[in-house]
Amino acid sequence: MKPCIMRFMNIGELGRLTGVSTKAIRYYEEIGVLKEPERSPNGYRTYELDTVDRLKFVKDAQLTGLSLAEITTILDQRGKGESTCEHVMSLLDHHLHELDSRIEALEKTRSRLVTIADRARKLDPSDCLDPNRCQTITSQDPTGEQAHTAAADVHQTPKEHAHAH
Amino acid sequence: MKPCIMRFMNIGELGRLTGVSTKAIRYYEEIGVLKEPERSPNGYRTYELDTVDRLKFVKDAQLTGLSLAEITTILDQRGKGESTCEHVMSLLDHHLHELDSRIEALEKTRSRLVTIADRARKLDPSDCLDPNRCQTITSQDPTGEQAHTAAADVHQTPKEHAHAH
DNA sequence: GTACAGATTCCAGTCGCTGGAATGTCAAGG
DNA sequence: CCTTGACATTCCAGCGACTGGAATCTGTAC
Repeated sequence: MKPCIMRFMNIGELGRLTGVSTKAIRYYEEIGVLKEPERSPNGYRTYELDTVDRLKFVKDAQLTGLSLAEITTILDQRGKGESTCEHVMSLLDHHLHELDSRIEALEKTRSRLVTIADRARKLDPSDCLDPNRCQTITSQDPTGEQAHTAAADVHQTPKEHAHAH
Repeated sequence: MKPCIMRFMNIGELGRLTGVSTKAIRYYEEIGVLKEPERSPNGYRTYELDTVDRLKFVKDAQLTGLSLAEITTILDQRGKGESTCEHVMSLLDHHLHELDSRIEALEKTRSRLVTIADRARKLDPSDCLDPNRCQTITSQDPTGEQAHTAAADVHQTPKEHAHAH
């Protein structure tokens, strides 16, 4: 319990030192981000001190937007003694682009939202009756025309998922 | 197939008109976003024309960042003839704030990434040897701001898990 | 008859975990 | 010795918003 310098620790201590939940640690092991640790006679996982660094690296890498799968590839190569700088750099580059397009998408959504909210303030709520539409949200001109006209331009890009994680 | 005006359509046509996959449409039905449609004698789902509007509304609402659960509550209230403007407005407001903090988080990540990439270009690859760390990514030495200090306080607060959501 | 498109169902997987259940282990206190 | 409590173990389920595939009909065209 004391923060004295120990060579080995249980999963709870590792979690405390890194700020990662024990659940997450076991999950990392399961998917191969962390290699399987030694077990004490009672079956408890026993981690060496350097696992703290490894786990912190995982956290940092995640913060830069790398997926656990990508982090694993880095760690694996590194474990084999290969220099992974280029690998890391290309991953980072890729993620910079991804990040940019994600930010752009969110900005777009944001301005949509602002426009919509502005418009909503000028609307007469008694006009809100159509159970399948909502003037506040739909961007169509609510004057009458129907689906098949707009249907033509829907073949556009299948909207890549900007998932916030 | 022809773009003639039909009162009824199958799931594929609905998908084509709205740009939503048939898989997604069935999923929406399953979780209650779309109500169960009539079936033709052969068991095929048969949609009325106004479902196109409903589904487009779902798409639009999603684009503004609403979850399917929230969209369902709007649609349900609306179906009961209630005016949902205020409801929608408050949801929108909430999402505007969320969006802002999400964008902010991404910007932060972005600048981290740029810093890291810059630093990486000045590094000597031969220094990259520690299998548990990576100079490119870990930011232990440089200018102060770090979250690692959190490890100390986690002692007392085991569930402070800051999830970017 | 024979393709082929399109419909149906159900099951599994994605990603990065979190929560819970059922059970086992260890140290301290009565 | 027993109990309590904090820890550990395993497995199973679920989140959100789908996508993919398998196995099986139906409908139309040639």
